[in-house]
Amino acid sequence: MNLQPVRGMRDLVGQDALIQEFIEGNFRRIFASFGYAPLYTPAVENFDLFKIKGSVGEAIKEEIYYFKDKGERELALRFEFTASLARVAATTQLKMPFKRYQIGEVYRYDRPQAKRYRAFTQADIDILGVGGLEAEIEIMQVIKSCFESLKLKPKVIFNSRKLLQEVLGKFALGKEIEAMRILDKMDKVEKKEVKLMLEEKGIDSRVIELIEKNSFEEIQKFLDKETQGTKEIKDFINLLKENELDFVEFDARLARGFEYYTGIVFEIKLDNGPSVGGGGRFDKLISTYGGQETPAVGVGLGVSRIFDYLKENGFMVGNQGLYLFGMNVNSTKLFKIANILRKENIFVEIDLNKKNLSKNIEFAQKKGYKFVGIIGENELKANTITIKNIENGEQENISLKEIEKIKSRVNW
RNA sequence: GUGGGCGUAGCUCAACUGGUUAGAGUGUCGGGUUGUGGCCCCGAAGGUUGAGGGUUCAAGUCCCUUCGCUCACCCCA
Repeated sequence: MNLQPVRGMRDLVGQDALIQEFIEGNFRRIFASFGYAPLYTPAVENFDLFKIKGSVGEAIKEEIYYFKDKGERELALRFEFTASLARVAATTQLKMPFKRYQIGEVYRYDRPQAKRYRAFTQADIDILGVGGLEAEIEIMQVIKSCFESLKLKPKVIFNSRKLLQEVLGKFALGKEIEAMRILDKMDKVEKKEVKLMLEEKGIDSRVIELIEKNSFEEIQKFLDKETQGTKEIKDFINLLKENELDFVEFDARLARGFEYYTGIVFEIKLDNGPSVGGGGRFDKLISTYGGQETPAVGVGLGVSRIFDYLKENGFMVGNQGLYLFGMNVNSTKLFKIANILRKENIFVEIDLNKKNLSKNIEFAQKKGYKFVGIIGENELKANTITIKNIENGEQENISLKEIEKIKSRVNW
């Protein structure tokens, strides 16, 4: 029997699971604090939902989990959340602006590599019904909060699909998207090869000279007048400055894969690693599913990528609360004391194995607890608990009536 | 999907050119000490060497298939 997880998928055990939950928990809390509400959609969708998206069409079958069920229905596992959101938006009356978040696993039939999985967690937020750049700005603020909560400093690079269309249209009329894809490789492949690839497609390769300068000023000079794209970038840059979002920078080379983007697009990076998230504006997508034309902006945060980054940097999640054990004490007494503390919202795990004191402290320490509670005969008599900080060895004896004092010691 | 590298206890690795019951460290479990730990001492469990087939007197070691990991391409979080 094959007991390995399915190709490209993984179990998260112990500390790994805690880290994953830590990230998700932080994000959930932050999303809610900005007024985003949760949305749940099934992991399985009709294949048509994904086929609709842009010119990729049937070809997307190669990159996703596609299958037929016993009723010969063509189905697919979601490979992102946006299509499902668009389905909901197109088929239900939503109060606008509608802001939702969704955290869950998505699936892609890629060939696995480090940091590339077939099942990975993504955390998405989207704003429907806001046409102005305020939506993009709020998304940047959420991104900032999310990464700050993990003590990480992201870089966000952005561009405008409108601007790209305008610029590329002058070099590759009708082939803008192909040109974008190729230009996207500029930091990976040698210039000569990029040039060759462009020429193969019949695209004027002089576009490289302009894009590689990566300068908004140069692009403005090139276009020689204000356009929708240049205005969008200018306005966005101003708003970023006003709102002190200095981790967000223009990058002329950024294109992004999905074809449904219509305005600002952006990507999130940590150091020099792979992208840990990205998104943009997609004002036309909902109407392609038969809904009203609805402006929309969103971001997908790559929880699994962020997870890997934290792990590589030795991140650990401690165990909140208290590990409680007794010394020759009746277990029922322990259960009772634990329940009193839990009623006060203190997390309490108790020793179910009646281990001895040193083994218990060792256990708590290995499990990542910072505090242990000790109940011995002395404590029982005095109706107290001994709380020990196992990081610095300090301990004190506190009356069980002084709940607030216990709380203040244990919550950190 | 194309092309390389790799799979030995939970983890990190060892086992000369194929040669006895596949070892170690760490971790896990149990015990000793014990109203104060991460040290120490004793003991145990844990591997059909990823799986299946083949060559051979003999395979962890060679060959084929398959599963998984990994690197590049593709694509992307």
